[in-house]
Amino acid sequence: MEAVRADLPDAEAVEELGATFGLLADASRLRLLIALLDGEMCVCDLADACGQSESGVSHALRLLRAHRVVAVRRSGRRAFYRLADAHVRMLLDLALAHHAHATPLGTIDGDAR
Amino acid sequence: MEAVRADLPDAEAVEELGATFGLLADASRLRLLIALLDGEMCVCDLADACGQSESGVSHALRLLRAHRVVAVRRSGRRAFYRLADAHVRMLLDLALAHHAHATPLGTIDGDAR
DNA sequence: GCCACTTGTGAACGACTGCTCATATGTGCA
DNA sequence: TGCACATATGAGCAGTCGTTCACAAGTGGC
Repeated sequence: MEAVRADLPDAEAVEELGATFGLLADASRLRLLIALLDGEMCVCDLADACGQSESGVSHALRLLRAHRVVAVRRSGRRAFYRLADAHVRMLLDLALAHHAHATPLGTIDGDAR
Repeated sequence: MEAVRADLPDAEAVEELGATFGLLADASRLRLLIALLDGEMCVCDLADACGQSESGVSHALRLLRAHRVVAVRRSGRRAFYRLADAHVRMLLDLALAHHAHATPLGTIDGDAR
């Protein structure tokens, strides 16, 4: 039990990890990232493909960019975004793969918050 | 680009996935889950090991329980919790392993929200 | 230079989240 | 039975989050 406390990563590391998961916790951002799994896309195409407003997509991408999850390449008046973080790609792939043939969680069960 | 839209999981699946990540997005819950990686623990030990109030731990566990991330075993006046979801365990292991020898994200860089 | 288009930004608002305090429920011991 | 302990729960509050609206900035075509 004391050993458990010793095994816990330091506070900063846990916060970072939580922030990482937090970026993946929103359906809008998740959709954007899943779309980007296939390769780079520009903002307007992302908005169209994910059914979100361009402004909303821009806000989301700004956040993801700030955390270096996506990277941008500018060409003319377009901005092409791509996944920049292999770590997030693995997390996404793992989650999607598991979700494909087995509902990961109990999908809430009447006892949710 | 049309193919991308077709590849996107349906809305419900993305919501579920987001909810899953959302459970891991909070440092308090994350600490509890990491502590539980080693095996089951009772509420008061969890509170002690993670430096949180027992009430707060109980609330967090209730949420995790509702989503079947943890399972409970009662013994006397104690309640022993354990990880109930292999999926989450893999996510956690992967994230921790990567974090161990390479900061996953840019740890925010002055351009955060 | 002007206009349409694409993207980025800020403010504001509603909704949600996590925490804390108070209290209830249940268990073991004397 | 009475009390201390472990856990659970509800209400309330403060803080955060995501979305939307309005507009600014930069680019390419005419």
